[in-house]
Amino acid sequence: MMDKSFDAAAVESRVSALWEETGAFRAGRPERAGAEPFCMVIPPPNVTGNLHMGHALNNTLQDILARYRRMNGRDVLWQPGTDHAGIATQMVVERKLAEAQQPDRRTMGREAFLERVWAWKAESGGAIVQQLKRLGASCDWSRERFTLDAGLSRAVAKVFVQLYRDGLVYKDKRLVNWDPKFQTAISDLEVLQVECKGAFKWTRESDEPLNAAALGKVLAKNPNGHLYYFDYPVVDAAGEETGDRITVATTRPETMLGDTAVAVHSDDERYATLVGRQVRLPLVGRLIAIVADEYSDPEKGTGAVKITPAHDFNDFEVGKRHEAEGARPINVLDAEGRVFLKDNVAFFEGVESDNDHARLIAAVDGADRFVARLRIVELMALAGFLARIEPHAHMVPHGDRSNVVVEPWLTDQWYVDAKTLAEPALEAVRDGRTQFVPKNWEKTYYDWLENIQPWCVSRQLWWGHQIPAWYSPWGGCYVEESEDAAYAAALADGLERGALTQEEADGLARDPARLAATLRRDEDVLDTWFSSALWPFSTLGWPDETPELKRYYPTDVLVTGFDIIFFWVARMMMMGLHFQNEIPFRDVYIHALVRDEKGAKMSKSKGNVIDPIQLIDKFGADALRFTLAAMAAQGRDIKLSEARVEGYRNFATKIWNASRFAEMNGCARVAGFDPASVREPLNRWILGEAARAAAETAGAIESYRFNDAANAVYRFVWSVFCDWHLELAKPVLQGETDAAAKAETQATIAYVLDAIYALLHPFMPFLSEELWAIKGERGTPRAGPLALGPWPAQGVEVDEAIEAEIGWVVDLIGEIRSVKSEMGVSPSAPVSLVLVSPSARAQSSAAGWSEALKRLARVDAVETAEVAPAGSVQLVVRGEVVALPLAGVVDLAAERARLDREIDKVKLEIVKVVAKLSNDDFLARAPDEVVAEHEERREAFEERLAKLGHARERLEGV
RNA sequence: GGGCGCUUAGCUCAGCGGUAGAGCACUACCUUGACAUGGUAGGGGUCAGAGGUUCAAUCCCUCUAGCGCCCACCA
Repeated sequence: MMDKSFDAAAVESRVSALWEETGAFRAGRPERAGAEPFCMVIPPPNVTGNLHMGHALNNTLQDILARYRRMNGRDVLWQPGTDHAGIATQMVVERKLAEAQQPDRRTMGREAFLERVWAWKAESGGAIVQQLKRLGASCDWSRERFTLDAGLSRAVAKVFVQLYRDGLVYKDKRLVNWDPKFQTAISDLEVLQVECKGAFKWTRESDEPLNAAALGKVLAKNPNGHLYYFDYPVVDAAGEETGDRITVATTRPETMLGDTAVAVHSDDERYATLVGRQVRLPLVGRLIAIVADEYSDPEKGTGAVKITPAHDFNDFEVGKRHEAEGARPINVLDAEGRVFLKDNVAFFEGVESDNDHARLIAAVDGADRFVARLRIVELMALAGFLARIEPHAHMVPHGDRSNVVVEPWLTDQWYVDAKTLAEPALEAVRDGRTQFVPKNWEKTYYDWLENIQPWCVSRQLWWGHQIPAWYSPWGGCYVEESEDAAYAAALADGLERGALTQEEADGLARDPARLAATLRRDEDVLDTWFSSALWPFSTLGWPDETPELKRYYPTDVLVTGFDIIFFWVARMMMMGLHFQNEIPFRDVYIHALVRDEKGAKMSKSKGNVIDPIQLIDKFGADALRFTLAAMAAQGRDIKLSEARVEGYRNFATKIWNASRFAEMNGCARVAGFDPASVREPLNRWILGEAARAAAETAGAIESYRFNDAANAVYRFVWSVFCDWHLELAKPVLQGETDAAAKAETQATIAYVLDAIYALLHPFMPFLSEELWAIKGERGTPRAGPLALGPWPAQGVEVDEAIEAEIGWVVDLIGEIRSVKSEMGVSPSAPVSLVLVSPSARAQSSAAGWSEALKRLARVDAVETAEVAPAGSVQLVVRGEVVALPLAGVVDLAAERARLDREIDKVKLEIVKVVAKLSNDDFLARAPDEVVAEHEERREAFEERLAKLGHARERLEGV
């Protein structure tokens, strides 16, 4: 006996254990050695993370694909694993250290710190995997990988070295986006533009001195969002002030300390006479040139722009063009974003000594950039060089993790020549080898790759893949896959350069400790996304030529969110094509983001995450999964409502109860049941409907229309099978008149339920697997878990005559129920059903279905008459007139009114159809089948109108 | 400044050239032997607005309004 209700929690753990025992998700099962493989790689979640709604959606969709293909006999590898998530993880551990008031990472040193991170990984890693299992993700968990595993690290080193040798990885000194909080470089993609708008206004002409305290208050809230206008005094060749001033505007006053030029546009007449002159930089005293450069936009600011090559990407370029005029980078900030002056040799170079530097240094040296900002403004105002301050809305770059303003900063970093790698990646999508679904994401992909910049891959962090580069005292840099190789290369280089004698080299080679002390390894680690970019082949064992790599690469589909198209998808394309000479995946399915109620991206830092595990606890994993699938229409973000999940929990209950009903009515599986041999119309009908639902579901899954697939299953199970097949079957199941029909119906129900479990399995794996097992306890033993199939065999055709018969019965029952309800007749009021001059077919149908009619339409008897009994309510159902003799029960005036409404409706329809059919253009230009369809509709409406009119007339006399 | 998307029932959303749909909510009725996490019936929509294309437009095109996202060199 089945339990009275579906206990999701109990079933989930039982079924999980079953999958584990049977190794159902294992790739390369021997019996599928000859099967076509199907492979996906999971977007690896942060190893120390927790499952959020985005993961739940992403993995539900992947699981639907994996299970569907597995049930269809494919050898499925869904490759799982986790990501070390460099900055994110290091950040967590550093925060925990700070919270515990323990020494920070620099104090404890690299080795000790890394131990702490590994400890944290050991402690919290694996939670996400457990959560994915709770969701039902059918990954081959035996193949789980981690981006810092030895194997994957080997792949990373090999790729880095190879790219270096190909000239596609290089070290360069240029401006990078520097995160002063984490004190590391970050890539362009990790920079978010945030709009800032200030609220302070002041002009020198206002007669009021600058109220620095008031400005300070405003800046304390938001240091950005103001435009400051500075006057720079123009000097003559002798360095004497001419009395002219040139006004520049800036949003970052503190960078003026590093100004080395002022640029104006060569066409700007206002400044034509000043080009070639110099200005004396206030507070600093440095003489800097006024240069003509096209970068300067006469429309913006004052048309004259201060040039700070060390702290602005554009200025850096302008500076390169005007190096001869002295526009060199002078760095005035340190790694933490503090003003750095005292020991700054470059800063004082060429500066007259009579300036009051002591005062400047006292005011700003060592001050945070935002503190310095206010002080510089104050000093400029006191010296009379501040012209005005105005609020100015503009975008300010912030680190996506640190959320602090990033600084363009001049450093040595490693770069990947993304432009070169991007070409094949673009080509592969352009020629359709890889396709995006929905297709419109391809434009996003093209736009980014076509304008791609060098990818800064070095990070001044400790948690990650340390860059395999070693430096020697004799100035060499050795990029090698291993320490030994690097040492060998260094010694050879030392000999070649003459920095080492053969003897010295031999000595070093014999003394590894001394060698290690001589060579210094690059301390930086690689961007997390560098290792993620290799995921589709590194997880398959590359650089070894493994059988898995051969069998499963390229993967079939990648399922991911649009937010990581650039971070991840594009880079996997680049690396896959470069290192495997082959696309990493054929399809890229881009799903929506699950957003919070305001449409904002869910993130831990915002604290707006909905916990999927809580929903699973409350409604079951199946309900959550079904909800996500049903809502995953292409092209729109998902706002999840709990009511929806509850609705699909009810759906699970419905299925459970339908299965119980089957059990109670002896619907056991019959060995060798052949759908083709079924005779009863009702059974043939449901088998046809089941086949249709299976085809619809399969088609929808294969084209990534998850919502259509879910809805097809939902409708078939509830609205077709439960509402009609089971209801119509009750008289046969619960009667004793026709044993053969009963047995056939029982067998059919068992068969259709099996099909339902299978159709449902990709969406609701726990419930379906459990019911499959329960139903498998009797009859022929199951070959294995449902997870391994089979997908319902298709091929039962829906017979038109049967369709018409069942359709008529269904409509008739509906009409009777409707009219009773509408006329205020109690459902249980005694009334018989009279067929008025029925066709032979209707008569036999009615006879055959009389029991069902009695039960479902609540009529007492089914009779036949030449004409409708006086004062009866008459219905026209698919051309057949039926009457309910309700004289005395219903108000005849109400019945007349009902018929009149009915007639009006039909007339309106006829007017619409006739209007079209009498339009010559329509007849001439519309496709024939559309015209024919309209003809049929007109005929049907007219026939219905005639019969309704007849019924209406009959009521007149009463 | 560029690009993408959205606007359909009270709410959340499907649909997409030819009869406008779902879930939830709402109303009325139903303790009928699978299921009240249920059943039956019902109310509710000039498919944002304006033009255009078409025999035919919620659907295609253009514009307008509102909302959202992504990208872009911070004067």
